[in-house]
Amino acid sequence: MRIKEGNKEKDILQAAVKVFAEYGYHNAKISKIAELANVATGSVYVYFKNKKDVLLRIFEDLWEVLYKEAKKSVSSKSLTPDQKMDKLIDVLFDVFSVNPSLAIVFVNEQNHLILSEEGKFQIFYDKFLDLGEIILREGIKAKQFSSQLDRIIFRVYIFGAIRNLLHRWAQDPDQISLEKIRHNVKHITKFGISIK
Amino acid sequence: MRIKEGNKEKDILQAAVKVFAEYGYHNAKISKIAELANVATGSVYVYFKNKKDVLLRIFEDLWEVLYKEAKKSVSSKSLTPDQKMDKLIDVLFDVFSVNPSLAIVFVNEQNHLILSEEGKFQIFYDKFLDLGEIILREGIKAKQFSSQLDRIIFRVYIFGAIRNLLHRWAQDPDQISLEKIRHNVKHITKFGISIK
Amino acid sequence: MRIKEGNKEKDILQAAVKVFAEYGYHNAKISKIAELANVATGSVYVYFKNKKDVLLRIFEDLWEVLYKEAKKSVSSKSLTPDQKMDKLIDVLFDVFSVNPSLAIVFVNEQNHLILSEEGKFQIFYDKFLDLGEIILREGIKAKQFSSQLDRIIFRVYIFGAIRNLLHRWAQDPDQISLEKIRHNVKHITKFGISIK
Amino acid sequence: MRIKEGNKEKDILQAAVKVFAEYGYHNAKISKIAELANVATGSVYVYFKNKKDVLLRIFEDLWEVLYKEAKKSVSSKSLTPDQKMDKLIDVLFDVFSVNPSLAIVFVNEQNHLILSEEGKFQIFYDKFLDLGEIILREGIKAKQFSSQLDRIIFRVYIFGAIRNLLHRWAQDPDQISLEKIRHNVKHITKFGISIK
DNA sequence: CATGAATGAGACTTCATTCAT
DNA sequence: CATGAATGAAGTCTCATTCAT
Repeated sequence: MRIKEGNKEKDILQAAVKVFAEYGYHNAKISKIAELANVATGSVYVYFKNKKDVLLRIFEDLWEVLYKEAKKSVSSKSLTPDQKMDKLIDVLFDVFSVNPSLAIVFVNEQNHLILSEEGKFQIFYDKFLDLGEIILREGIKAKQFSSQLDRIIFRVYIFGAIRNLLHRWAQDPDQISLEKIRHNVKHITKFGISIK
Repeated sequence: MRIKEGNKEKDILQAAVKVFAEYGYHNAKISKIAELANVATGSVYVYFKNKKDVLLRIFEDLWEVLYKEAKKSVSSKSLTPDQKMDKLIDVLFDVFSVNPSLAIVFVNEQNHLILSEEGKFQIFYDKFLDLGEIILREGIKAKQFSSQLDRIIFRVYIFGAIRNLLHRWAQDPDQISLEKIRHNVKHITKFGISIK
Repeated sequence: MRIKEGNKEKDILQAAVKVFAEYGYHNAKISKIAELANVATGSVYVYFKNKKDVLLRIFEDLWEVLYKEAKKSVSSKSLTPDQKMDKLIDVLFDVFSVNPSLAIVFVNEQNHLILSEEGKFQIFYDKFLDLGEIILREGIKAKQFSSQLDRIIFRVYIFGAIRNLLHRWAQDPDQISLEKIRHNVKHITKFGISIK
Repeated sequence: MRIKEGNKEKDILQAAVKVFAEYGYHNAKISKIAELANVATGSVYVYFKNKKDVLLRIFEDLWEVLYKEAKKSVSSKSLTPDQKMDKLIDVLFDVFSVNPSLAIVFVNEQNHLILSEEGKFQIFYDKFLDLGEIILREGIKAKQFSSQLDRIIFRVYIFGAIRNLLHRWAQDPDQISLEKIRHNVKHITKFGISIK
């Protein structure tokens, strides 16, 4: 009896992340993913409807983790909005720091998926960003954050900034330390480039 | 002989921007681009080596404009670092505001191209980002900007933020005004979300 | 899983010989070959890298057979150089007499392939011609063959002569009997046109 | 007034021989031929119906020369059949020795043309080979040549042998001297490989 | 469930040929 | 006659997906 029985789905997903990261979604071959997962090509279609479905499931899993982690960190009563914003940023960095390939797929392919508007990952994606907005509102109410900011703009802004940094980092993780990036992001987000 | 009207190349480029924006590079068909440009399919190959070359040329033209405009705005002696940073942001918003499709292509396909490391657009791309760094350094020297910032991180951060906003805007230009976005970007960049 | 029946590759090869013979390599369509082989167009690419590879494999198989047959016939200790030369000629005629299409492909396309210098068929091709030279040398040593002959010239001469005859024969196998051709070749090769 | 006026047709033909020799008929581009001939692409179609017509004209010119030269040499009353056969071989070697590219085109593309059965070059081609037969018959009558030979087989045999030698020589004219080849051909043709 | 040989639709690209000037 | 930009038909090859075992 094989112990790994029943892990094929996970194997495929992990292989897919690597292959999508290296070649990009469109140049990734199902046969390559199968090979990396030690599985026959046809088996991919036992667990997934089609190629897009594989990508979709990667994002669903990702956003579910991101949201749940964020929710946990953020719902604490004892944290200030300031600290909560830090935590939110931490969640993103924590998840991707253990899996650079995932960061690359995340950055390169998210747009394609959003266009096709498929997948329940959207729900978690939105809820995650909503958390950011909630914190922002809290901060404004507590007179900690500027009331001039448009909440939607802020969320797109900060998300794009972090995504781009993760991408750059993932391409060459040794060039800049993720810790330094994380620290800088928190600082710029809170204070901008100006001296207080 | 049939005189080259001098417009076909431009027609193809403009059509390509639209088609790439709508379908993404990989799902864009040369035949569709040709159709939109009122040109035979084969004519695309009179002006461009292949499909990738069409995309490349879009980016070459784009970055050349971006850099030259930025250079002009930024080299003024009478502006403060603060004002120069505003100008740099203005250049990006000005160029894309007249061509939302270009913004979408820009956001979605730039990563693919950077990976393949082809094309002379890289030169202008780097020089443009260098301009940002120069301004940042000026500002730090003038004690206007925080000296805590890592310059590379900042440049990736701000670029990603703006790119993401442009993308969101381009998908539905009527939802948020570009002017409002531009104003918010300048504010967050300078002051972050905190109240001074 | 669907079991590889082990015949498709051979079917494609046989179909290819016919199609290449009828239309020539450049005017032969892969789709036509597939059709004749009762196989989908794409299946050709399961067994062969590309169109040229199909042609290459025909020649590889052909030369391997030719060389091995010749080797067998020629290595006998009991034959005179004279008889060995006859055997060598027999091998060529025997192989092609059962497959006229193969003779046509052989004549028309061998030059293209030699230029591109690809394929392991070259090895057998050279070894086959080497056999001819060995026999020639034996005969000269035994004072049976003229010592005036340049061995390289002879090998190109006789090979071209036979190739051309096979080609003519293959185009219309009923016009001249292969047996008569075979007999004449042996005679001319040995005695030339002059009366002894 | 340009002196070369009226030579465009010849320029194109000469360029075509070179290009056909280097790339083979099917991979030869009309645009390349035009370039080499210092002529616009379209001009090729002023003088020739299409690509095949260019090749056809090369062969027409070639066979006309071959036949006329052979006719001259062979009709002499004072030569023996033996000497006439030598002359016939000389004609072939003389024509190609001044233009190796022509030899290559001749060898590689003649078969394609014969299949399509077009062109008046066929007439001269046949008449040339007829000359060979006439000489052979003369020789047999004079008891100089063996009566065992089938005339058609001989003509295909000797023609293939020479063609193959010319081809080999044209690919690398410095490796074997054409004179040596010519001499060997005459010898093998007359006496075969056996010692008289 | 698992397999992987087989499929075939579809897109890029080439280049002989045309024709307006 | 000469030009060369423009055309578009046609073929190679890829690869996601299927399905018989």
